[in-house]
Amino acid sequence: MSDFETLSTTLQHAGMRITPQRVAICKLLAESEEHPTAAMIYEELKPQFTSLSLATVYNTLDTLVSLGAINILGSAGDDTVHYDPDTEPHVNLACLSCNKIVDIPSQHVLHLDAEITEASGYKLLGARVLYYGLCPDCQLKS
Amino acid sequence: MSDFETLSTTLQHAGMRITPQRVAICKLLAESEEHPTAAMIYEELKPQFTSLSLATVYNTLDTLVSLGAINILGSAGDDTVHYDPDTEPHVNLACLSCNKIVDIPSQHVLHLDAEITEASGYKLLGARVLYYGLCPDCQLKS
DNA sequence: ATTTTATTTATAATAATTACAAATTTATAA
DNA sequence: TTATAAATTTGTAATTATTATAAATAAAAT
Repeated sequence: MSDFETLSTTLQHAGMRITPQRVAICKLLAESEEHPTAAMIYEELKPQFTSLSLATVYNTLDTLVSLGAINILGSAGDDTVHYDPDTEPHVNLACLSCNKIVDIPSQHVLHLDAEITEASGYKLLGARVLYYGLCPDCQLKS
Repeated sequence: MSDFETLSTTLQHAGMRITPQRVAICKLLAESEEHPTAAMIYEELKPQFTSLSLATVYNTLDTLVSLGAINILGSAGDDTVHYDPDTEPHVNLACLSCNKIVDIPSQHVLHLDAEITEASGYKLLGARVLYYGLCPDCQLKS
């Protein structure tokens, strides 16, 4: 949900070149309503870039994270790191049983950034607000 | 900051045996003011349990996480998973440069649990509220 | 005591991520 | 344009955190 322009101009402003691979990765992130992993991005782009390397995907994601353009959520019960292109404050909610992640709008999370910056003096680059538990479906199964 | 009693009785109620190794791990978690990793716990307990296995540490931590007794924060820039024995709602703040994690009290985070439960119907087991950025010291260095 | 069950241990296997050097592409400038 | 320099991608190897497994041990139950 951070649009393509934001992502690519962020890279540009950091002095990086806008390569076809980076464009594709940014586009995919911008259009994604999910919480993709590096492997998922790699698989989706392979058809268009037959020689794409996983290293390129990881490098681009890491760069975007350290620039604050996307968030890194970490693992959600599975063993791969999920990224969140939506940097607007919201809650991510993961089911430990089926490993799905859904977004929850939250009034309270909107105020966290200001509260934390004021209290800490940190320069904030991103957030990982991920709650986990059992979704309604998986509760029934156990 | 969740005390030793809470942790060990949680294991008991789940039908698990209270072994010396589990007691030691729970005690260490209860007394820790940090955000330990499995490796850190293993190293700290090795002198007392010369035959301790990393697998035991991982198993115990995983169990405590899935019972909701401790939280799993994920990696904080380094490549190891950090755990948080303090399940009281608060913000964890990590520096991507020096990898330290500090706790920040927050008024807004106190209300998140109720807000999320109501909106989603999930049974919540834990939270990963980790903001990341650059601490004041590391800002000066760059 | 004996049997059963759970747990720990030690080690091997897995797999995500990172490092690295060669090949390629892009930008710069003569 | 052509040549040169710098950045990037690629492919593969290396690393390492974590998990799986089977044997050994400890605890509980009969």
